[in-house]
Amino acid sequence: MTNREVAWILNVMADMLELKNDNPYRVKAYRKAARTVYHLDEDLRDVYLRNAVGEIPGIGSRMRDQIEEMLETGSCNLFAQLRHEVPQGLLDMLSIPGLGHKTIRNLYQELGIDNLEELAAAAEAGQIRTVPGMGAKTESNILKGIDLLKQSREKTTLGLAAPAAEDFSRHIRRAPGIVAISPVGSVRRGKPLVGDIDILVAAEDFNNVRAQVVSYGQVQDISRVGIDYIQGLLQHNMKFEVIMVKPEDYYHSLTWTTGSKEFRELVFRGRDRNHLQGMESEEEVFEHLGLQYIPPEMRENRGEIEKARINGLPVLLKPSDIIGELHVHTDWSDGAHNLQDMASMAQKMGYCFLAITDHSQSLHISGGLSPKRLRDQGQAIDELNQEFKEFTLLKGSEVDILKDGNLDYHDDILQSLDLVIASVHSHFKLDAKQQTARIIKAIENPYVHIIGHLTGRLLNRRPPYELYVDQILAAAYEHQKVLEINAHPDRLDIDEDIARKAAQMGIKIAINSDAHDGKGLQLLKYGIMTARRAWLREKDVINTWELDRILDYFHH
DNA sequence: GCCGTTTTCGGCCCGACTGTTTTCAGTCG
Repeated sequence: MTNREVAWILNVMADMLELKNDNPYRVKAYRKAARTVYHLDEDLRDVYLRNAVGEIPGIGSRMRDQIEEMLETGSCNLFAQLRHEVPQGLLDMLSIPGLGHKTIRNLYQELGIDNLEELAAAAEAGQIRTVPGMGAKTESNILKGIDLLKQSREKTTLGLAAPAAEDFSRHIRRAPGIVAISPVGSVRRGKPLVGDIDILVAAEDFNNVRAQVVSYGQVQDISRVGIDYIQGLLQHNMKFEVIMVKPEDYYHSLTWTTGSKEFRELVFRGRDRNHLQGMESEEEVFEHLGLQYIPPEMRENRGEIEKARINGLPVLLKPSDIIGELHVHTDWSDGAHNLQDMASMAQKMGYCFLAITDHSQSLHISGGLSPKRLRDQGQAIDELNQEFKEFTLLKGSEVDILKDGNLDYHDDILQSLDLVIASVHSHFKLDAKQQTARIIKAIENPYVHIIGHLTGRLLNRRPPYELYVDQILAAAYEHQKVLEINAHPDRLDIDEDIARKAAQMGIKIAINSDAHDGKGLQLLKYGIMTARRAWLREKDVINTWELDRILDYFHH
């Protein structure tokens, strides 16, 4: 059992206990243990072998016994017992925004509703409003929530789909006679939401490939098998298709299957793909198509084909251009790891600098720093910096933009920092005019350097807030403020459209992982893909600049 | 459930919004 799987079970146990109206602090203990296990650097199995599971903070003797039971048997007694007592449908209902454990238990007791279908039917029939404390508004929110849930089941975030595609590819590659393999489709193009995972395989003998695909442990279902393809379902409801071609057909098929559909139809229009057999690379395919090589992230028919005809594509930002990172959290607020850990992880990534930007005081729930703690943290950073060679930790803050557009620290505190990211974490439902004015006020503050996750969207969970983006871009340009591409795969905010527009105006972009633990730094790659989808070049992105130049830009 | 130790019991980040009420419970971040 992996750490993730243990964490998942602990979380489900917390949900089930909560639905049973168990002691809220017991529930909290399970959630905390889940979070700790999830962020743990070491494999739990190794901790277990050292007999040290009970030494993990937040894990006492009872939690330890259950985790050890999971590692030994794949489950635990309490989990099995709760599964028996709490219908799965109640857990499904928890993912509807606005429905918590109390409401769900109430609906279960009053109306006997224990799954989403019954819930939807009851809402449509106007039965929900007969329950005390619930009205027409709740009914319509439930229907909206179920709709959103259905939509989110259609597509998976890139952060889940891309690693799944890579793991699956690694498994298939082990079959004998595989000549080449690659994830293709929207995963390869770096789209934030992925409908299905496509994998292209080149081999002489397709039988081996088929057998290898079917043997993969994550495959839940095989829905169709053709001469040269297999379709089915992976865990987490992810659809997949494995496409098999002969080795001589690999590279033109790579271009074909990477898409997008519109792109490929235009590029291959009037072409016989048989004439493209035997190529040695995708570059060669493009050459034969009479085009400059177009990177996968650009293949959306948004002007790239025309540019490629005249050899006029921009040179896109590459992962290796990135030399530092400007937005991470530590255990001073809601991060899992301490300053040293985050610094050494950044050094391992080859970075020259890392900005520590914990939450500000208003964000109580996330352990926001009081002015004093912020000062103390600054001192700790100064001390650490003494030890580093050719690496610098920056003193920063992700400061809350308050409802009225004021910031959560006084200007003199902000002024003392190397870097200030201003972000919205509350009052998501202001109207567009108020929300825009609020953010523009933050942009106008001379001590703010970057605006974090501008639109606040959470993919598959929450739409962006109402905003007049053009007005904000104009203000950001006027005040020379940097916009963040938040690289967390649940956000990817700002999106490629806003980023492209911003860069065209001359607004600089920071790609930030918003990491809450060491591993989180690696999520930057999704932000880089978004930047490439936005046609950003090295010079548009400040993570590629020398530190002096960045600080100069901030404090000009 | 966990934790600490002047307490092995009694605490355990909390403030704001939403929808339902007419003073508040539930949810969320």
